[in-house]
Amino acid sequence: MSREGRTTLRDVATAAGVSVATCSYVLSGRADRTTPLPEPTRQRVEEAARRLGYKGNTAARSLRRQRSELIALVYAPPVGPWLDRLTMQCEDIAAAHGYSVVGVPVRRLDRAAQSLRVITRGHVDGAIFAPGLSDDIDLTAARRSTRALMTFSDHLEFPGVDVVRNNVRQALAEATSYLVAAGRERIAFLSHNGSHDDRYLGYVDALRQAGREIDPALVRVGAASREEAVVVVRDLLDSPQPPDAIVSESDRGAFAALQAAVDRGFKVPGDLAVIGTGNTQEATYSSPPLTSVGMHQLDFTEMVEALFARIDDPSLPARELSMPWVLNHRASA
Amino acid sequence: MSREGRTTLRDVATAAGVSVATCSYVLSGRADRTTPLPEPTRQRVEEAARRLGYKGNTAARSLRRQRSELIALVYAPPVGPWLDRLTMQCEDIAAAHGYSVVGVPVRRLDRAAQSLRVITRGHVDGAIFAPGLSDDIDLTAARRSTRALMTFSDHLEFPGVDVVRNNVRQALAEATSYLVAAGRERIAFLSHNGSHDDRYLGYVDALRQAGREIDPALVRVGAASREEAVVVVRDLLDSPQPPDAIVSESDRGAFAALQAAVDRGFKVPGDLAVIGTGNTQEATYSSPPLTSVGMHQLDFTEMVEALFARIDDPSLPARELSMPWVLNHRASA
DNA sequence: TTGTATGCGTTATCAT
DNA sequence: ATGATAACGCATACAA
Repeated sequence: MSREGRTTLRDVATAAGVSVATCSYVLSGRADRTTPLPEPTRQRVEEAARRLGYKGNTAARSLRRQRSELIALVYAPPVGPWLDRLTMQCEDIAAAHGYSVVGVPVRRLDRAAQSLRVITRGHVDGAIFAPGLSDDIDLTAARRSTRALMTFSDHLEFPGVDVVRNNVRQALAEATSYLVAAGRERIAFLSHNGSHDDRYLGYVDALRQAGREIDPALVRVGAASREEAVVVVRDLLDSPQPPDAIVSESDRGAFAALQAAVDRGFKVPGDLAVIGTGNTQEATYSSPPLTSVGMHQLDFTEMVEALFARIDDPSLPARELSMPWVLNHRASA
Repeated sequence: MSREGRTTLRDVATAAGVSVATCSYVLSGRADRTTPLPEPTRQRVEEAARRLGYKGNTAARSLRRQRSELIALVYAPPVGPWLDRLTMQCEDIAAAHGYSVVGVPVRRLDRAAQSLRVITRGHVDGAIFAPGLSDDIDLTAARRSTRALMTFSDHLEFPGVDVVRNNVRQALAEATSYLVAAGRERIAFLSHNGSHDDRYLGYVDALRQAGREIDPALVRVGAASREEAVVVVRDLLDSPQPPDAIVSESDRGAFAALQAAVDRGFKVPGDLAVIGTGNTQEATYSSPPLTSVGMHQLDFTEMVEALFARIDDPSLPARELSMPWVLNHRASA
C-alpha cells in the first residue's frame, strides 16, 4: 500500500508489473483505445487488483474527471408509492452510467438549505426535485453548484433547468368533474392556507364549467395539521347544509375528513365522497381506501435519462416533459 | 477562472494579490496556525472570494484531506417520527463538523447492495444504520469502505463498528406485562414469519414470568403484508376463544388488527387491546391511535458525536450505547 | 507574516 | 502495445 491503508493504482501496477496508465485503462473500463489491450496483460492487472483488494478512490477520480458520479433525489416526506419506483429506476439507470444515488429528504421546508448542503457544496453532479419542492425552495444556489437539475413543477421557468409538468390544475378539475358527474350537489374544498393555487383553481374550473357557483361556505381553510383539519371538517359537516363531497388539497386533509365523517356518522362514500391529493402510500391503507389525485404513470426513465444527458452536456436546451396527474380511484369516491 | 467555469483558489489568490496558501488558510477556516493572520490580509481574501463567487471544490479537498466530509443515514421506509429527529440532529452536528448528510433509503432489502453503492464506493466517511437493517444486511463491504459505522442492533458484534442497543426483547416483555397487569387474559402474538426473534421472545418472557403457558393457538404467523395480516387476524377473532389482546411484531400488523377488529365488531381497546412495534408515524394517526413499542428517547447527540469521534480516529475502541425502546401509550391499549 | 513546493490518486495525452 | 508525464484543485510542512 502506498502509505498506510488503502491499495492504490500504483500498488496494483507494481504488483502486475505494468504502468499505472495501463492499470487505469483496464480498471476504469473504457474501451476507447484504437487497439484493444491484449488479454494476458488485462488479466494480470485484474488478477492483481482482485488480490490486493483494489477499490479505487472516488475523490481522485472526481477531481480528475470533474464528475462526482453522484446524483441526488430530493423529496419531502411523506411520499407516495411513486417514490419507490422513482428511487429504484434512478438507481438502475445511475448504475448503468456508473453513478450512485443519494436521497435528500427535506423534512422541514424552513431547514431546506441545511438539507441541501450536499448539493450546494458541490457533492453531486445532478439532482431531481420531487413535486412540490421547487415551488417553495429557491433553486438558485442548487443550480449554480451542480451540472443538472430536474424538477417537477407546473410553473417554474428556470434557465438551464429541465422540468416535468404534472398539470395539477387540470387533474383537480377532472377530479371535481368526476364528482359532479356522479351527481354530487355540494362539493366542498379543503384548502391548506386559502391560497388560490393550482389545486383550488382546478376545483373552481370544474364547477364553473358545470355552470355552478362557488359557495364560499364550502371552501374551508385549515388542513395544516391533521388535528386542525378534523376540526374544520367536523364543523363543515355540522353545518345546516353539509357537503356531499369533499376535495382536499392534500391526502392528509382527506384522511382527516374520513375521520370526521366517522365522528359525525356520515357514511363514505354514501353520504360523503372524499378525494385527496398526492396519492400517498397511506391512501391505499386507510379505511376506506382513499381516492386520490396524483402521480400515476410510473415510468420515470425518460426524465432520469434527460438528467444524465444534461450532466453529459450542460449546454443542452432546457427540456419540458409531461407526466400528468390522474385520479386514482379507490373506495372513498 | 482557471480554465473554464468555476472559480478556483488560485483565481482568488491572484485577485487578492496573495498566495494560494494564504487563501487556503483563510477560506478553509483553520485556526491552528501559530500566529493568526492580520486582519487586512484576511479581509482582502474574503472580499475577493465573495466577489468572484468562490465555492471550493469538494473533490480536490477530499483528495487532499482524505475525507469526503459526507455521512450517510441508512434507513428502511416506512419509518417513525424518530427519523425526523435523527435526521435533523445529524444535519446540525454534521454542519458543526463541516460535514453534509445524505439519506440512503433501502426500499427493498433484496436491492440493498444497489442502494448502498454510495457507501461501498467510498463516497462517505461514515454511516448510521437505522434499527432493523444491520441484522439483515451484511456490513462487511460497508465496513471496508468507510471510516466509521454506527448501527442499531441488539446482537451485532462487528469489529470496529459502534452499536446502539435498543433492548427490544425487554421492551416487548414490558409491553406484554402491561397487558397482563391490565387484566388481559388471552394475549395473542402476531408474527412476521414465525421466527423466534427478540420480539417473540420478549412476549414469551412476560407470559412465563406471569406464570402463564404459551397458547400456540394465539401465536399467529403472517404479517408480511397488510392484506395477509388482516386475514390472519380475522381468523383469530373468529375462533371460539378469541384473544382479548394482540401484540404485533410490527405496526403494520397492528393496523391490520385494528381493521380486522372493526370488521368483526370488536371494540378497541374495550374488547381487544392492540400493541404494535416500531412506533411509526402512522401510529399517531390511526383510529384509534396505536400504542406501540419503539424508539422514544429522541436525543441522538451522543451516537452522532461518537460517529464523528471514530471518523477522527478509527482506531478508537468500539462503543456500545444504549437507547432502550419503550411502550408509547396511545388509545389502542 | 507570507510564499514555495510537494503530494493526494487518478485520468488522459502524448511519446516511445 | 505500453509507459512517462502533466494536470485536476487544494492543504500543509517548511522555507524565507
